[in-house]
Amino acid sequence: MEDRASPRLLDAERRIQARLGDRPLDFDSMLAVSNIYRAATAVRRRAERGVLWQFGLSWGGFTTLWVLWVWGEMRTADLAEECDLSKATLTGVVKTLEKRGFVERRQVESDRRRVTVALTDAGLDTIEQLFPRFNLYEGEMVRELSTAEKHELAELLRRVIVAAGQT
Amino acid sequence: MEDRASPRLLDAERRIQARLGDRPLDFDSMLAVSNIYRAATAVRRRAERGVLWQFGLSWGGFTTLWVLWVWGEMRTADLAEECDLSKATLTGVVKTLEKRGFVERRQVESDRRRVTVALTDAGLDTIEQLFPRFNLYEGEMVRELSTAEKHELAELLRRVIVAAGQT
DNA sequence: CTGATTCCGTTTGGTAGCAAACGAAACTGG
DNA sequence: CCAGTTTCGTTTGCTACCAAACGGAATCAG
Repeated sequence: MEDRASPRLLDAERRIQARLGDRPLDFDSMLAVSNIYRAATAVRRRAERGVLWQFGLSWGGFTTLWVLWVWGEMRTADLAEECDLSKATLTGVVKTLEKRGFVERRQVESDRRRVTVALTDAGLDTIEQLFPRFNLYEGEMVRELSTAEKHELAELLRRVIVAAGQT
Repeated sequence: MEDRASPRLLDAERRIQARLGDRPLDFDSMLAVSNIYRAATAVRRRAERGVLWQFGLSWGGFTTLWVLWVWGEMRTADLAEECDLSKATLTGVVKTLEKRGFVERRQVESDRRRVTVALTDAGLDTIEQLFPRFNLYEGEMVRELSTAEKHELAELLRRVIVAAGQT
């Protein structure tokens, strides 16, 4: 039998409850949500300090390259949406990727407000080398989970994403 | 039976596999990891645009206030660790919180290199009003999960945190 | 003592992230 | 046509985040 609630956590729960007095505390939800955030931070840091660092890429930069690789040349707005970034942020990320020579901007002839972003040859080369390694890292980070548990985790999170996404 | 793999996902998987050729693809791990990150972003955004915005706080600012509330006055280094931030980042966050009047820095007499951070009365007041509301938000974000599922989610994530945390 | 080392928090220099404002371009109703 | 509106991506101004370098303070070796 595993130690599911560490003394530390119990202590924290007691302290919070003490601060709250009679007011209710939804500890289960608190723990689930805070672990989501902690896990995301841990996963991102590990990737950035490992594979991504070797290629001079941030998490956001990698995501952008990956999306372009899978879906091909895209309009800025769609790319932002797919990368889960604001368009303002994407402008900056693309600027950095341009500096590194991984992507290029292209004016759309038919509508001069629009711009598309596409991988350069160097960018294509990079993501093709990088992704398999990144995927190995992903595997390592969930190595303690069985296949069924990975599915379960992904599914539970999917439901959180939907619930949290509804403004 | 539920639709576990949307056509969109299958399409993405096919596209990735096409790009990879014969090289292996660990799709289950990929999905689990990317959902962790997506969920964290969604959860953070919802909280920042809802409760936290009303109190002029970022996620990091809230976390810092919360830790100080639960554990009391702390040394900078310990606070950074507990908030899962680098000490450099914490310097900035504390600076912002100071500007807002929520915390104060205190010189340690016995060791003048050290500094502790503590809640001000305004900070205490704020976190006592804020936390119960924040906790309600947390509940909403995992409202689609049963209690058992929340435990399951927290536990699966805990294992990811440990695995990813090992350099 | 004292010179070297270690320990602390801050500073520096960089990327990432957002909302809101902006300017140019395209569209629309009259 | 053309004035008003909508639709783009970018800019602006801010906070957050990190690693590495820094400088003062404590500690340790001799």
